[in-house]
Amino acid sequence: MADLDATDWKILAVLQEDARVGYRELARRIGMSPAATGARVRRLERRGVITGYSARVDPTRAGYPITAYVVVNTSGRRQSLRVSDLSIRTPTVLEDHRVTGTDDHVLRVIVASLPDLEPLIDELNELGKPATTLVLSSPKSWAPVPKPAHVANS
Amino acid sequence: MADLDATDWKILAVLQEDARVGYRELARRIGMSPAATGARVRRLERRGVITGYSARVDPTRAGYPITAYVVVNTSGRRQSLRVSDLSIRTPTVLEDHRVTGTDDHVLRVIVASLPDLEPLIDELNELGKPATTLVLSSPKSWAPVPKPAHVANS
DNA sequence: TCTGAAAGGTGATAACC
DNA sequence: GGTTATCACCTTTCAGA
Repeated sequence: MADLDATDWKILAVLQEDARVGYRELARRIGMSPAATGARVRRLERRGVITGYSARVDPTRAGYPITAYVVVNTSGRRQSLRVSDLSIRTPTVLEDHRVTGTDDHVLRVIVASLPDLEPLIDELNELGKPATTLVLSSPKSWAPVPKPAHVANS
Repeated sequence: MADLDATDWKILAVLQEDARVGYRELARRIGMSPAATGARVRRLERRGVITGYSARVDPTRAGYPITAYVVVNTSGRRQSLRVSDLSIRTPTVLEDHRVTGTDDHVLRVIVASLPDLEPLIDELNELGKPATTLVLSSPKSWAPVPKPAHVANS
């Protein structure tokens, strides 16, 4: 919610693809001076548009060949909050979203093997009705947040 | 699948939290020399454990306040492949996973407003039965791939 | 808000353990 | 694989527009 201009989106495009580029190179790619570029980046960080920088890790190559989505159907606010707590406490739960519909939580989980899912399912079973879906492959596993069409191209 | 040691996991922990740290600082945090640290990082990249570096962008602050999961129930390989193609072609579809169960695709989509979802749903309707779930909030929106328990702590 | 130049910090490499 | 030393280059800052 930030009124980003075309230059901001160029910076976001580059930094989402390669967060380790130097300011000199980043500045060259967006057609501005390094100093002004640095100031823009700091502004994007301060406004909370950029929340951090991460190495993208391939879970499979890091020893977690299995990704699963676990949806949970809880009955009431109390259990829902406990699902959130459990998600936050469990390192292999990489995401937890509260959603509309019959199920109220969607968890993305990575594990080294299927048996490793059991303890989590057992815990979730005490808070609601969990249902597990395994990821077979990911035609698109990641993409940058794109520039909206209504922002000029400059 | 790479047989990562405790030092590799320290590097992954730091780079997943802050991909822009310099080698000097990274080396200091893991207790090794900058040169050896750089060599480790390059090895992790070459082996495909680290697939890249990204700025983490908050979709809401970037103008996409709505995140949705769209599951698609297609009938057959042909349509499934066309869903993959559509996902890859559509910038606001950030992820597409083929999954087990009744539905065979799970898409994560961001949009500026609900009407912006319509064109995608329309296209998916020609390939299968889409069902949309909206994200209300994300108790855990991101987490690093964690060091497995069986790797020594060093 | 951007540019340009000075000063201190950083990344890649080589020689050696 | 690891370290230390080196040098060229890059990031940051600040004055000026």
